[in-house]
Amino acid sequence: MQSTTSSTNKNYQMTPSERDAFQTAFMTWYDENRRDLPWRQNQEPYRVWLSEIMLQQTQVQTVIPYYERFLATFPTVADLAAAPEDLLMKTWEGLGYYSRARNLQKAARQVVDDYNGQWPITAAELEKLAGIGPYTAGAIASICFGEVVPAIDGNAFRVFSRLLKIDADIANPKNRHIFYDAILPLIPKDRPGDFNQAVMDFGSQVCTAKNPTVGETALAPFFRSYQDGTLLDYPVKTKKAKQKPVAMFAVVIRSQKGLLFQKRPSTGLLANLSTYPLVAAEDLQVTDDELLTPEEQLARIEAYFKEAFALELQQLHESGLKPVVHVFTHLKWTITLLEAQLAADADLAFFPGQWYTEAQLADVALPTVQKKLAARLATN
DNA sequence: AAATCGTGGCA
DNA sequence: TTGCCAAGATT
Repeated sequence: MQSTTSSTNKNYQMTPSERDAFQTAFMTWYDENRRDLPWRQNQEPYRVWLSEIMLQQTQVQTVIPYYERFLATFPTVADLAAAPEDLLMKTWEGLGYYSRARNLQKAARQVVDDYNGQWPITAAELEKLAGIGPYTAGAIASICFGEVVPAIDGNAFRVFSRLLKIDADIANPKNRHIFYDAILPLIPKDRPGDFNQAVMDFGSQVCTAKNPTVGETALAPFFRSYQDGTLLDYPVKTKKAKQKPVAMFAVVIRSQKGLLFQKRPSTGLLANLSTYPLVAAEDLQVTDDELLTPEEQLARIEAYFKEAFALELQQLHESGLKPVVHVFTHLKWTITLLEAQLAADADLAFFPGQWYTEAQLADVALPTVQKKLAARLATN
């Protein structure tokens, strides 16, 4: 059959002799350069799984302290399954992508309840657990159970696109199978886990996004893009949209019981984490074509909190602090800090949210953006 | 299937 | 400062 699509029927294979030479050189490089990481002490699935979840879209040096703390707090999958959610989220605080933490506990309960505490050993079965997708399933199955299956992450996309000159757009999930088919025959059947970890180490230490040093290694002859000077043309990846700017207001409300916090909804951005009361300017119907004076805007915000939240506020005013800017994957918040005085007869129990003293906050999971707000306030 | 979901580092 | 990247999964 003739195909008109560009990248699905290109030759990304190696000859058997080239493949054998590549495998030998690649595994030798790994044996001489492998990193000593906390989750490589042994191949217990609980430890490997935890590391793989934490490492999703997160750099190694960021993960290490979280990994140690998490393991100390929840030593076994049964401990994690039985953990209170507040402690779980507090332990994950600051690491980001917080649904990972909740999925972690869901999967722990699946292992305990559905699998009688025995981890499934194939990638296909592992992928049925919450938070485990194709990459993580391949990583655990190969590292812990010796299954010959690729673990295709950002490193694998970069390494193999450059090795074999694969020009399929890695941002398109439909192209994943092209990499899967190209990588599978390259995996040494006796060392699949080491091979996948070698890809990660080589990708993060040598075949890097910027300033790659492939040419300084014994792998250089195998990299087709290096041989013709096109290394940096790979991987091919379409660009992501820019972060949407969002104007926010945070209101600092003090009482003798501490500061007022609100727990965010259980779904969506920063789910279940606590922040000062926040409102988006958009929700005040402050639009570009509706020009308000600062006084009018303040009045809108005050009215919003009084009506929607029934707060007994007096004298909402600007803090005079520089706005806090916080960038998410797809949003850019610019947060203006406001302060409010309570009415003399305000009923604290009536406020929506929780009053926390500084000591009480030690047990409350706060997102980094909230820590930035508190830090800005402390500069007074 | 494109959008959503955090944070820190770096040129 | 801005944009991109870093061991992706979910809906």
